[in-house]
Amino acid sequence: MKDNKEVTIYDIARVLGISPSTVSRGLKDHPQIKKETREKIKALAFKMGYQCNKFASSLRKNKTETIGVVVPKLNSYFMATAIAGIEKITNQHGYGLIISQSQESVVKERSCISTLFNSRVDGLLISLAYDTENLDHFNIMFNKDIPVVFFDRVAEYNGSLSAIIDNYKAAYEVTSHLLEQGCRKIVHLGGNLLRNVYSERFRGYRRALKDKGIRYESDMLIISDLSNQTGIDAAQYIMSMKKPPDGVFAANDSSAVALICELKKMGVKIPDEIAVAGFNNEPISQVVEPNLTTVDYPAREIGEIAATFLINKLNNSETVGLSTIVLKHQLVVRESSLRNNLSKTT
Amino acid sequence: MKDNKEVTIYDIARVLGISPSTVSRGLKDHPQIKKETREKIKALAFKMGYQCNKFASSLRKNKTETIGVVVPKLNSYFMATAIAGIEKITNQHGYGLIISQSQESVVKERSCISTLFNSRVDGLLISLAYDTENLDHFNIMFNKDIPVVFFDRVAEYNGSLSAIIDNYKAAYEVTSHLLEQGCRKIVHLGGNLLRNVYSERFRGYRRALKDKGIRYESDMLIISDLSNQTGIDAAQYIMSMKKPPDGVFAANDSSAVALICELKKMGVKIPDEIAVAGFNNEPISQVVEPNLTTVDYPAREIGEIAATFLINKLNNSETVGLSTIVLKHQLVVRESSLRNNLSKTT
DNA sequence: GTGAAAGCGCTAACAA
DNA sequence: TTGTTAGCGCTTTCAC
Repeated sequence: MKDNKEVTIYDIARVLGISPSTVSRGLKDHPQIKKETREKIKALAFKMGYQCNKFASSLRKNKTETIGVVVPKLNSYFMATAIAGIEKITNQHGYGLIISQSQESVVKERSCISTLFNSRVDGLLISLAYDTENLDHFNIMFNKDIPVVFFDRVAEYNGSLSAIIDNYKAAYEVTSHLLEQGCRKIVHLGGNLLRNVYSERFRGYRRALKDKGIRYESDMLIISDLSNQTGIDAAQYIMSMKKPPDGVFAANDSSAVALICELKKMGVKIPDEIAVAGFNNEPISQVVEPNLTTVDYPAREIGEIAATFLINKLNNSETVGLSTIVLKHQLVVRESSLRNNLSKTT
Repeated sequence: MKDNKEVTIYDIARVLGISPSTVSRGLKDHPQIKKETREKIKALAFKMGYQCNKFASSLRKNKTETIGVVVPKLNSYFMATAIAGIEKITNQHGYGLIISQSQESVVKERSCISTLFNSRVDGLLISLAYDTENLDHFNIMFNKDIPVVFFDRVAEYNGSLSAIIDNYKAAYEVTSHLLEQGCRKIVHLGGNLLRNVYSERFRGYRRALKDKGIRYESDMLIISDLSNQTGIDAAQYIMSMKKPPDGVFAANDSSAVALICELKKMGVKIPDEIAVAGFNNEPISQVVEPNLTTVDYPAREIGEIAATFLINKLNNSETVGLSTIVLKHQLVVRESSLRNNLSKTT
């Protein structure tokens, strides 16, 4: 049975012989409406198949109860998990979600933000694209006091909030671990140093080298988009070096995995000739052989925290001084870096 | 510089000394407005930072230019790729996207659909949850003539459209391939047979057995949620059989990969003792060792086609008789099923 | 080629 | 405790 006419609060009001405003209030459990009136209203609303018209409501309230999310790509375990965390929290608070992908490009990121802005989202959760440098495209949000929370790939921006892990420390731990396993020349497969996650990982790596008295040479850093192809290319490249490294620390798991696969094809023994570590603890790290040493990144938690942050900000525009929250990470040591022939010094 | 007041067409009209309706028309390139007026309007609108208020517009037009998407989970390569395809098409046509996850549960699916309905999406793209049986929750869409297009996990529903691959044929090919490699007892790791994708794959599997004169026994079918854990459990189970199989055809790659890892731990030789094939051609299929034989599923294309389907329907409510489109798949043979000691008969 | 006016469905200040 | 009223910003019919 088709019913193409929308049921409005006026219809309900008419049937019940009361005013539309009473219906509106009743539907929202407004405390000043008598309990039985409220129940009568809701019962009839349900019976008539009433659905609140969000546009009218948003237009009136100038609020949409919708949060925008922009991520570089959806197709990683990390991002999907983070979004699941975000969704959980926002749902609990009655907010809807509009998810969009910047496809790692600042151009697309700009258009995502502008679209979300036009959709009048109440707030924005974002992890920056690979090549975003200038943050001017956030100004439309800022100018309208729409709160922005960054997660994972963050930036300093007009008092916005961030949820991250201590990438510096995590990288320091990974690198130290490789050094403890006997590595003396460790190549770092890094991402764009504009992004905090990659610059911090690089910084942690260098510091660990320094603390162990290992000299860092510029040919030990390979910057790329950290794609699978990167891993393959890096494998070729390092094996073409006059003195190949004995360790590789990649800033994500997928490039580390691709690198391992390629190195194996070339007959390199992992971890004995080259020890490898990644970052993120994606499921693939437990499939590759040898299993990949990596850093467990609390994706779900970071999503939950970022969303909670945003919702707090939406509820009481007064926020405490807190501007960055740092979640716990965890070094996960697996076979790709474990050299049995050495006494462990951890 | 903050500007908390929205710029409306009234502001523009006032400045220009013309009427709001002219501004509205000018902004939309209405042909009856003089070209120079139009240009004046647009220039000023841009200068003043005018942004169309979608709510007012949607409220008035009863159209949102937004499409809802419901997928079981985001965190698979397949889904993320399909969504990228959807996004490409819908963006081209000026539609926004609201993406939500049913988390494989019909309960959540219902709530997603109801939320999207309340957001007054113009159309819906959906891949069904694992356990959806009854489709009554789609009636709200149907009753309001909101077009629904299914992709991948589809169902017959009131003349809605579907985009799929020929799962039956693909499964037939996979199974035939395993048989040609010498398998005589092939276990099928399947999903809920309510879902077309799994029932069709099972049907193709059985038919291939039949065509080669191999008897199907009910203990050769394992139904599960096709998670990693499933793969592990299945490995344990089949090795506990009095007569273990010599082949496994899993309905997705992740369970196949988990199964392979577990079998290897148990000392089983792949493919010589047990040949394994999966489905989807996810990146992980090229990481596991041996590399996984699988079916390449054109994820991006299926997303694009489904979106195109929906947009066509939105544009001219008259659709041609076409109700299901079937895309090409491709059997990808890799080492997990290739027995070198046999002459290939393909 | 442009303007006036009504109204989409809801909410909230004010009144009763 | 409930009702009246005045918009939120846009589109569109009808009139000029």
